[in-house]
Amino acid sequence: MNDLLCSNPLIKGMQDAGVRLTAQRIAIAQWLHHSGQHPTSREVHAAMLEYHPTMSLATVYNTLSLLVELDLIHEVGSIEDGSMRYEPNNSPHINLVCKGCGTILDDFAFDMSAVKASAAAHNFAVHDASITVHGLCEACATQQGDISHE
Amino acid sequence: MNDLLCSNPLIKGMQDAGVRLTAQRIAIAQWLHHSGQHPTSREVHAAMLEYHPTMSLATVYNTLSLLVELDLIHEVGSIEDGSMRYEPNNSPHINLVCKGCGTILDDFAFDMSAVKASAAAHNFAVHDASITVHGLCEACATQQGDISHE
DNA sequence: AGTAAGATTGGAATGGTTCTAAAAAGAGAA
DNA sequence: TTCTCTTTTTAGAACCATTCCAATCTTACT
Repeated sequence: MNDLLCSNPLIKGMQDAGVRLTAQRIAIAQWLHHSGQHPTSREVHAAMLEYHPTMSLATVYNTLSLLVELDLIHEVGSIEDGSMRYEPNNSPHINLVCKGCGTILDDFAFDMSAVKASAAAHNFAVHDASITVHGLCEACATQQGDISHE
Repeated sequence: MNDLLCSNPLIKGMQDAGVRLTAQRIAIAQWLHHSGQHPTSREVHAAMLEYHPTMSLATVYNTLSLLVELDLIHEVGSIEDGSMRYEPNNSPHINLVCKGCGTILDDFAFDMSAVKASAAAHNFAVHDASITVHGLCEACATQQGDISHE
């Protein structure tokens, strides 16, 4: 079982950092890793309540902050609703945010090194780079096209 | 004077869109255009109060939303404090956000077309692309280096 | 087991943003 | 100009995500 947990990079990361592996942290890390979504804190909390009915929203915030601090997940802001979203996928990629349905697609094809190089050329010490593209996903673009023909 | 105002792309954009050019909107547009900063709503409001002591914060929000809707300015999220920042500069560039002092530097050297092409390859209809790089500016990197040697 | 540091909890406090109703200002017609 | 209608501004309340807090519970270690 311990081996199974350690195959989760979020749990492994917390272990390596020497923080306590509490039941709450493990549950959140497991769910984040398997969800493959870009959830808000509230969505994480709602999911947790099914398995862990007493988990506090503060714990969700604490754990998400911890994971961000350990560089195991990333924050993804500026979606239409006013709440922060979290990115469990740690490999660099472009986030394609659909203005229609709010879905976030991941585009792993783009190489970020040119971006980092450009920043470094301004004597800027790069920690991480994030690219967000706003627009319409295929489904919403089709639907919007239909509406405009009415 | 009207010519002078029209040299401001934000004012010109509002004119072209056919919205009313009120004193408040002009004042905000002028300040945004000349500031060259990445201000929060509250900073815009504070600046406005010097010239327009009765301007409401709601008007600042309304005007900023209008300018975003008209694609004349852009939102820049995810700075450490929990408030939205606005980008008056409309030419595409990378935002270099310093984790030390919070300053946002603009890097105009990078060409965004590759990013848009990568998104388009996923059948995504691109509206705009934004790149944010987190790290340390030259001053903060030097200072942090000094501290770590203490 | 005992202990001390760290984590969780629930509720209150904070603060950015949005909403609302009423007053003010703009645009157009007579 | 003056009247009228629409849009905008205003001030403050409401909203909601996030943070803070004190008390309680866990964990890791001896």
